[in-house]
Amino acid sequence: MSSPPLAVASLTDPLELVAARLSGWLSARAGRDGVDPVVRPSDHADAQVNGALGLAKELGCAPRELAQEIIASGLLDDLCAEVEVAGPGFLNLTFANDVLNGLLTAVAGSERLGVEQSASPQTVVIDYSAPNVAKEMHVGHLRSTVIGDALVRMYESLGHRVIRENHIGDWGRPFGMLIEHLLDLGEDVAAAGLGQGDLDGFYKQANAKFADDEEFQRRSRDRVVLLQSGDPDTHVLWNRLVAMSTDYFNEVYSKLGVLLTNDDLMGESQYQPLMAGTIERLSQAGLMQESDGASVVFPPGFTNRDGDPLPLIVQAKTGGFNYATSDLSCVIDRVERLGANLMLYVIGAPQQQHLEMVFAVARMAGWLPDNVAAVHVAFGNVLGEDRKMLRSRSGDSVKLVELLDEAVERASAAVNEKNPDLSTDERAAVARMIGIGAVKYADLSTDRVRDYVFDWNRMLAFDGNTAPYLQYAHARICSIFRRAEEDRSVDRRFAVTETAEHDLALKLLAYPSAVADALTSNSPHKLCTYLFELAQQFTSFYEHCPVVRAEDAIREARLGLCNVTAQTLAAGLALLGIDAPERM
RNA sequence: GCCCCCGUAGCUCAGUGGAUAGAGCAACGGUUUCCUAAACCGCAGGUCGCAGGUUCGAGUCCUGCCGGGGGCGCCA
Repeated sequence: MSSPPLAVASLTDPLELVAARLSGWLSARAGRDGVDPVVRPSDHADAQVNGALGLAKELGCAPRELAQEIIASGLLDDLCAEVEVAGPGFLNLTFANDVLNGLLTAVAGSERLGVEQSASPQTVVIDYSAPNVAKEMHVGHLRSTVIGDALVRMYESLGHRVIRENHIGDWGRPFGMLIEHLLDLGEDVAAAGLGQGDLDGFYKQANAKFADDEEFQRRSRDRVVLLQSGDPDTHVLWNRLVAMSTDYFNEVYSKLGVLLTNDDLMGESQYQPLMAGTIERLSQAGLMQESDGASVVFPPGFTNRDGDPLPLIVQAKTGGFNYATSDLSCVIDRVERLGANLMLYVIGAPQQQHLEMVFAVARMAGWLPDNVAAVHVAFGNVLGEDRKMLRSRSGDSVKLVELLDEAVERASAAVNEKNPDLSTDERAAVARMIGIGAVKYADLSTDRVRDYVFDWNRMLAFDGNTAPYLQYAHARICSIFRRAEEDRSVDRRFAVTETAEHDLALKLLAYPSAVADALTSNSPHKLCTYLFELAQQFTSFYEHCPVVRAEDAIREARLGLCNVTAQTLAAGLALLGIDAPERM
């Protein structure tokens, strides 16, 4: 796999400027390409260069001497106020304030805050959310939806062409039973119930009937056959059922504030017409084998519990297709019709082996050429305080809408208590931003592959790594401008002098790198960590450096820092799909 | 049995092969005639699950164990 880089090096992050310069010099010194100077943030200075240690060994010289050579090259002279060799051969860098001022000016002058558009935009297909028709959306869908949505926003911000794919479960055996239940209830009754979001009730009733009513079972099975054979009346009913569900999904999406619309729907059913062709192509490629009556492909490297090769079953012995067939058809569709260069599957971790097998078979068949990457963006479970899968008191999975409503309710109570001056409308709007933001941020702010513990008090706290804390920092800055009676959009002359200003400037300039790091690993939590550190850096600055009551030039310069901080917080939160209120 | 993921402070979590492993909660002690105290500062708190190995250098890479979770043929 050789894809062009998804993110471009920042032209405004001083660490990256250093890395770019030293990489060339060190490569020439070593006589080979691509030497990484290993420039990192440092506890001992603004940044440290570690590359001399590794390269000195390769070149057979003393690390400290090589570090001295780097200094002597003069390459860092115009960037750094101070450069010193430390320890076994580290290079500690302190950037010059006027360099930071210049870079800040460049950043403040652009909407993009230093984030470069990709020079080679990719077509990125992101598969996420994927609820099931006639089934409730629960916390399991929360993660896929929220993580996928953040990734969509991040890739789009770098100029990539993003295609959202909501692979809803709208096909399969249960639909015979669901359609029969729809008929039994009468469409109006069913529509009323489903319209109110009682999807679980509908599904469970149908399931219960199926369990102990033989006649219903027979009708259901017949109905599946009718559905699959394209019977027009059955399809009308099926369409109704799907539409009722997608209307409901859209309500949840609207509540959550994600980008998905009906245009992004690409359910299981869409791939049905393609599956026979998929089987045919596998067969012609000579990959198909028969095993216990089923048609299978054996991708190398997978074994079952007996140590035997593990097949990917693409056609059951009954002749029916399954999700492997569907997922393979899906790969073909995304590569050949949509022109995908990168496909992200935002799906729970348990699907890992299945997806690996699908990707492996697709590569064997030539459907995934080397310039197309398929990535499983896996995530862990949402746990309750008992550290087990989050469940409601009755033991059912928690309905997503109820969770979101409770979040807004809790945020509303906090806002009412802490800022009663806001108008009723504004309070409601702010409560929504805080409540939904808190839920999303809690989901996004830890490494996605791990499970996380769902805790109302923690996610809604105004302290710590939470959405409300970041939103508060942003609102506070907006408040400064109101108090100062200053326009935020005015260009200001930066004049970093104090340590707190210097450190804040450095953090602000690291934003593009934070976005790039989050994007290349598909890990929104890296952006969260950055934003939290930025907010902390800002409050520290704000404690030490008076803004509104400072003298003219200093006041202007500090207002400039405040403004870029607010812009960066808002932009970063926006990439996560979280709103930043101007007051709260 | 085989495979995958996780294991870092009392709790929740960061940590790109680099220096004395960092935050936030909670605890303790401070800071409000002062721009939003919804905040800030300080103080504590660690056998990075265990044992080997690679490396000038390992929380990070490799191997083997231990503990937790998940997956392993015709559901999606």
